[in-house]
Amino acid sequence: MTLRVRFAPSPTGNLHLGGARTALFNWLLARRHKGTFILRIEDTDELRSTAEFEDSIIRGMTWLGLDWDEGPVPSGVEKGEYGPYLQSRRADTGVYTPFVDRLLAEGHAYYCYCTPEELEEERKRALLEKRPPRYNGRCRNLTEAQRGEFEAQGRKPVVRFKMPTENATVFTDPVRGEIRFENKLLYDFVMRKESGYPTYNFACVIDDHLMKISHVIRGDDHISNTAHQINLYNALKFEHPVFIHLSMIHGPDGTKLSKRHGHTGVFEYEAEGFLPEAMRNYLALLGWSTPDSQQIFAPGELEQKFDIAGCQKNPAVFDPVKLRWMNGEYIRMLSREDLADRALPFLQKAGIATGAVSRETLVKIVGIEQEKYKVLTDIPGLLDFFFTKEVKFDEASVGKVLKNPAARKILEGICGVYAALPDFREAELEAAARKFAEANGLKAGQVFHPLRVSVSGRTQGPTLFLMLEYMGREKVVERLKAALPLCSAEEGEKV
RNA sequence: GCCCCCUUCGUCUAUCGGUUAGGACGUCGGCUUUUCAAGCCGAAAAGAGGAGUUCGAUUCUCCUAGGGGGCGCCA
Repeated sequence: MTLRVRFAPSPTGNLHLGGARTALFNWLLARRHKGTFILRIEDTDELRSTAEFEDSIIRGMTWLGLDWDEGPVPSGVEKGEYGPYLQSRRADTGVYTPFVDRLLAEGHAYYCYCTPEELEEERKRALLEKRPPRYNGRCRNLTEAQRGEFEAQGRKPVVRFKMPTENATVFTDPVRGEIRFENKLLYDFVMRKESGYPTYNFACVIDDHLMKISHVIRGDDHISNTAHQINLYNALKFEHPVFIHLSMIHGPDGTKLSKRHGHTGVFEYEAEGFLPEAMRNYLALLGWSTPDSQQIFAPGELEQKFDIAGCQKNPAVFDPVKLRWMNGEYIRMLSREDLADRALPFLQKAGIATGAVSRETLVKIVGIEQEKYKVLTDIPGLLDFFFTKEVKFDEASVGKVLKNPAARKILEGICGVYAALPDFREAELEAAARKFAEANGLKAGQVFHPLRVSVSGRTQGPTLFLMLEYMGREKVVERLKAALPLCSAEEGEKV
């Protein structure tokens, strides 16, 4: 038997972290076992589903690199032999009808004429009386006459599944072990809405069966649905897949991750400059680990090492600080060329005129601060002075370094040295600066610091002489001259 | 209210009856250093509580507490 798994989001929102993690675990398991990963869109919520969200989910998964073997593709044409992969389209083409009819005919389902208002009222009353607020089965045994009466009133029924009232529904979740629900505590759920559309619990079962899904990996908010669904499988005489429930991802406050905690979709992480491979690595470690707690995985390694046995049953708190650390690790592993390519859109978005330099130079400049980036959006702010016409001076840096009494003479001197330096390269630049310092009885740092502030506007930045080399003689000399007016008027005793 | 799930450093986690309870992020200290990072070295930091079972429990069982989820013509 080949392993077939699916990710089945409903397009009622963007792809969020929890969904992405569920998709990732499904994908990982499929890749690990050379199985099939299916994307199925569960858009049976006619009110809230939108094509935009469907698109957003597809884009999010594509960005994360979670490719699917069957399902909708951006071009609009599906791939796979078990389609359609949109439940609305499946409903429209009558996929679910024979199963509803069969269940009705075999006495496993019945028509219910209760209106939403009546049900809501009943729910409220139950809650008030501290009873379980679930459907009480009042339409279970309607007579023909009663049905006729409702029909005559023009009421349109839903179809409910008749749950067994005795015994228990028991299943084994590979990560949690045996889970048991007393059947009398479950209720007759709606299979088909008044509109004729299937509900989640129904469509999900039919589709998982028809698509030959072998393992259902989903959030543990579905555990009670699983109990309902297993009874449906039993009534239909279908074998049910293995159910694996992942714990939720929580925010720092311990509740389910949501908009309240900041980001609503993975696209925001993309926009912030996280790398998809870092995202995958981090998400994989939220609820899964290897026996040696490995943190960073080489390309392809996650797909080799992932296994259900390593999955955790307790919820995990999402830690943006660790994510940033991990992203930094991945950025450091990038080749300079790759890094420059990924940085480019972020530089452009920040309004930096990258066109002014060649790609070769861009690669060098972006690479000079590679170990400092945590996210790609850090890059523009750390490199802007390479590209601007004039230096934007940080006041504190000017005050601390350029206002030093000796600064003016030092800058004038080093400017002269650099203007005449034959090779404007890192090693030569440093040697010349050290020689200049020594000749004037200065400590190296006394020369280096004003130099740095003059050309970059601040005290912190890339390694000094490589920065000068990449900037080029013309710009450096020009900037040293331009910095002179900022220096204090008084002269130092020396120089 | 009822049902289900969960409980090891602040956080992610290892351990599958016997360990100085290990690793990672973060924090703190040191080294390195032209700045900031990065890197390296080191430190502090954990088995929710209570009963059992056992020669021995973080590990198995039960109870309590705490947290989460579900109880929709939402998924």
